[in-house]
Amino acid sequence: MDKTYKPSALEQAWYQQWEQKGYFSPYQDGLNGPGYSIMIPPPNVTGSLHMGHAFQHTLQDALTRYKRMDGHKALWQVGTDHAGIATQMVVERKLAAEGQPDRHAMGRDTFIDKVWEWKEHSGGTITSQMRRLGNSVDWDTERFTMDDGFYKAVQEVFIRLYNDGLIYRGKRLVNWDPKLRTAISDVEVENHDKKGHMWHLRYPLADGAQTQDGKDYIVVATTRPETMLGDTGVAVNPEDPRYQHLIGKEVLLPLVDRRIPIVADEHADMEKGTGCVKITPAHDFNDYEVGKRNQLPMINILTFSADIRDEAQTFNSDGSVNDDISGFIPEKYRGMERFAARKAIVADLEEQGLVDSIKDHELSVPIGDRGGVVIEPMLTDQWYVDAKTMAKPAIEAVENGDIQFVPKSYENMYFSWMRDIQDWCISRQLWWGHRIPAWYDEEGNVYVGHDEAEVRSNNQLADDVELIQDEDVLDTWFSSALWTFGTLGWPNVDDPEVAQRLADFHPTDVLVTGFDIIFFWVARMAMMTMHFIKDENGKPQVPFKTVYVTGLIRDEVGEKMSKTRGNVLDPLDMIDGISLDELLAKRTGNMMQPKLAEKIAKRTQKEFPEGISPHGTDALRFTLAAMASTGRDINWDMKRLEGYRNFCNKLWNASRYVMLSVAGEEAVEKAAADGTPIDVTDDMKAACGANGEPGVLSLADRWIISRLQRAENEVRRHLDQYRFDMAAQALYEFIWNEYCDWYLELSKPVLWDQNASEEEKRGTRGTLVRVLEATLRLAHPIIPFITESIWQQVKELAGKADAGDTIMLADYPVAQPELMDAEAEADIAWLQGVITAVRNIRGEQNIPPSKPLELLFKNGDDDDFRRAEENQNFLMKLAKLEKLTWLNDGDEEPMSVTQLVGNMEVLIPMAGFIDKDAEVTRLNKSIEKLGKELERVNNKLGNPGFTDKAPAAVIDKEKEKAAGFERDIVKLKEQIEKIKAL
RNA sequence: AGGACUAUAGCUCAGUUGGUUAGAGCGCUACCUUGACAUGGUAGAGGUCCCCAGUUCAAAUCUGGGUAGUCCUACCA
Repeated sequence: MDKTYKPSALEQAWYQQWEQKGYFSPYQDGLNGPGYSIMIPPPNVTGSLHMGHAFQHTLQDALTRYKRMDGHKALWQVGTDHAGIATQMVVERKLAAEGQPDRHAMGRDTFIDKVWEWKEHSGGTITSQMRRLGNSVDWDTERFTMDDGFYKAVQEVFIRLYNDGLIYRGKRLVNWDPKLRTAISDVEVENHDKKGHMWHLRYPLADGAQTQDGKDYIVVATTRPETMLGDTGVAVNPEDPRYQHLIGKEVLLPLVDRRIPIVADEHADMEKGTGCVKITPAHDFNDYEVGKRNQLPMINILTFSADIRDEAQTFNSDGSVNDDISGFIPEKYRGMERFAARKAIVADLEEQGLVDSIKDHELSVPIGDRGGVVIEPMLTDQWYVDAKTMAKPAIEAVENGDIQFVPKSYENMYFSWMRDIQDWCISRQLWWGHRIPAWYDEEGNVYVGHDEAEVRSNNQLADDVELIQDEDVLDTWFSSALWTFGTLGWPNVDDPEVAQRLADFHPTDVLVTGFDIIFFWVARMAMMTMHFIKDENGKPQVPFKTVYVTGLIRDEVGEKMSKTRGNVLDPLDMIDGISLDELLAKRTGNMMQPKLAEKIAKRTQKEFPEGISPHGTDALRFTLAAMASTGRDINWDMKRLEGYRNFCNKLWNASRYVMLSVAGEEAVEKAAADGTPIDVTDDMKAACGANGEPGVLSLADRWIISRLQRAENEVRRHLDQYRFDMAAQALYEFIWNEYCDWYLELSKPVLWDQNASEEEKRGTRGTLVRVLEATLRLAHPIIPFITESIWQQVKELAGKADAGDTIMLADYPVAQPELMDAEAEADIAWLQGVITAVRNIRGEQNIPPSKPLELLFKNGDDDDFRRAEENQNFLMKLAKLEKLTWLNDGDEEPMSVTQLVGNMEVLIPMAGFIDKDAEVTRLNKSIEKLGKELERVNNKLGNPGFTDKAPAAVIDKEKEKAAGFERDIVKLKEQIEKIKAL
């Protein structure tokens, strides 16, 4: 064993072994418990893992390893998502950069081939990152949302939903991304606040009509003046006295000179603006509804790129083509980009005196989450899922607790969306994705089926009827909604293997994911799964019993990590380290704007002047676990990572000490020099009592064994409750503050004592090794590599030669109540009190730690006598004493400095050496502190309300406290007097 | 506009059903190269638990109001 912990030397080798030996499989010897499963949220295949992934993966892996060690058939299902829009964009951009023809030029099939090529290349990034993170995923069943099996599942789901009447096609207004030229669903639209303008436009009244105040025009307000080319009406509120006489009259739409009616509709708000609203049903969601209610025609003035059309398309309010009305568009606007057209139209209206006013206006603009441009409501034919119907059981599942959110407050988010859900537009005008299994004949009739042949035979279509498959693909989230059961082999439920997997692993136990995809994914998985997967009683199965919602990983000042901010961190850089130059290149490479790159470079230099030093996977994982308090965003802190790297080093060195104590210096040094595990001999085993050789346990041994049981209980409890932070803290505390700080030190007086018997030494060596061995198993789910690495060396010494070849499959520790030892714990607490008291005096009085001291005890009770007697060895060594004596009543008391341990006084004679001022100050400070506490407690006890109503136990506790404070104060005051009298 | 979440040490955060002398890590101060570890050890300093009111014998914790911040949803003619 090396002197310092070097994670890079061991991590990758262990992972390879684990994977090769098949330890990640849920089906292997020793896993006889029930199934336990976690489905990984499939990362985008073209991407790479960021800190958020590392965080979520750590938690999933910790749970999986915990359950696997507990004997469950634990499956962590791995896979990636084809991410339609994102992937297609990436590949298109890459083709452009390489000067290759664009996708339209190369054709659909060729382009798809290119995407697959890219996927082969890019998919490896993610899987190799996952291996570095130590993820114990079942690689043998890795899935991809576009693989053959998934393709079948998606097709099957589409067809069945269509046949069930839950999927339909219709012409409606959808959110249209003019850059990507595809429809998107409402959840893919982000609303951004922006400063804009409100234009008040004058629409002249036709046929000489006038407003109440004698004007020959009415004023409408709009934030999108260019859409006026498609206006087909003006709405006023039916109750509005100002305009009632105008209902049914017409206005003459400027620029296009179209007569459009004034209609009464509640959508018009009397309080807002002028009370008159222009109605453009083809370009606004509200207007679309108003148009339908009032049978206004729809005029689409925009192309799919959101430019002004040469001639508008005209429809009736039911979506059918209307050839009667004119689609005329003035020549000068034809082909104009939408925002250019806005300027031109406003200018022309101004020229005609038709602009009443222009006001600044704060508005929120809909932006496509992928394309980043303003979304345009667009009238198109699309496929929809009847989400309202499908949401019902999914809502009930959360209401009745079949699905539980952790933290619970995310239920609100889920409910509020699900109870007001809109039908889900699932068709996308893309090439990369699951092509919609629908065919059209020349009359436009729709046939849905697995393939063309099936469609023909099912519908008795003759061979000469021409059929064309729908060009569109499905929303990526449509396929990922099937993730929990699609990955298990559905729909091939007749295959016994698939049936078994579904029985073992569905519903899954927990989904670990971010709150940002509750709508996109979690809700839709619930809907789809409950419709398709039923248990043996026909009851819909939920996809997961628990949804553990994580917060976001932010940077050290709480900003979201993003490429444009230049504050992203690659988890592998935390693990392996990275030089400043490389980090700069990584962060500023591929930057479009040089100015931004400069800013990012500056920030990076300031933040990481030396680059990043290597910390290892275990430290990274421990940090992420320790920071995972429920549902809170995490501000990433390199200091924290460093601290937990030190923790790993501590564990490493503690183990080194154990091995040195047990195997001897020679064996340990030799192994370190050769880089091999320590060669464990029979003698070493015998020295630890690995074969049941007799040993005697010291008080410290009994104590640490007892504390270990507590730690085991605690860590289990916290893991069961998804409190990874508390589990990590319990481990940290036990390993560092108890095992290392106290127990290892307490082992030395035994092991280094020439007078100690072999049985005593064996008892202590055995305890060192056994407690370490159990601790490693306890910590393994969070820090898999270091624990495996050390465990391999200690398992035999701990008498666990038959525990198997890997810690991954060793038993997870279970506390044994009979090993809890309250007396040992109380005794050691006393010992710690005395030792700390002595150290404290040393500190205050500037006595060097190397100087041996004489110690006097006074006022002890039976326990104090016994403890002092039994632990003399420990006391002498740890407090560095040369002499320890009891003062009896009436004994002459030498000039001393005092500390209190319970009732007992600990005195260090310091004739002539006392720093009087320092001591008096210290004592006064203690008295003052105690005095305040005493006052507080006495106030409480003097309050009849308290003494009458509080539980007796609480009152007794307060009384005890008061007595204790009083006693201590008296003693400290006496002490001051003595010192002053010097 | 509606809703959710957050506010505790210089920083990052714990604090379960009201009763703790309010904790941890990092940072800070002093001392220490003692035979696992300086990625270390020992001992310290450091808090108006955001503000105000209320409930209660008792509030960091429960209720109401306010302030500040984060986020979500909706709307914005």
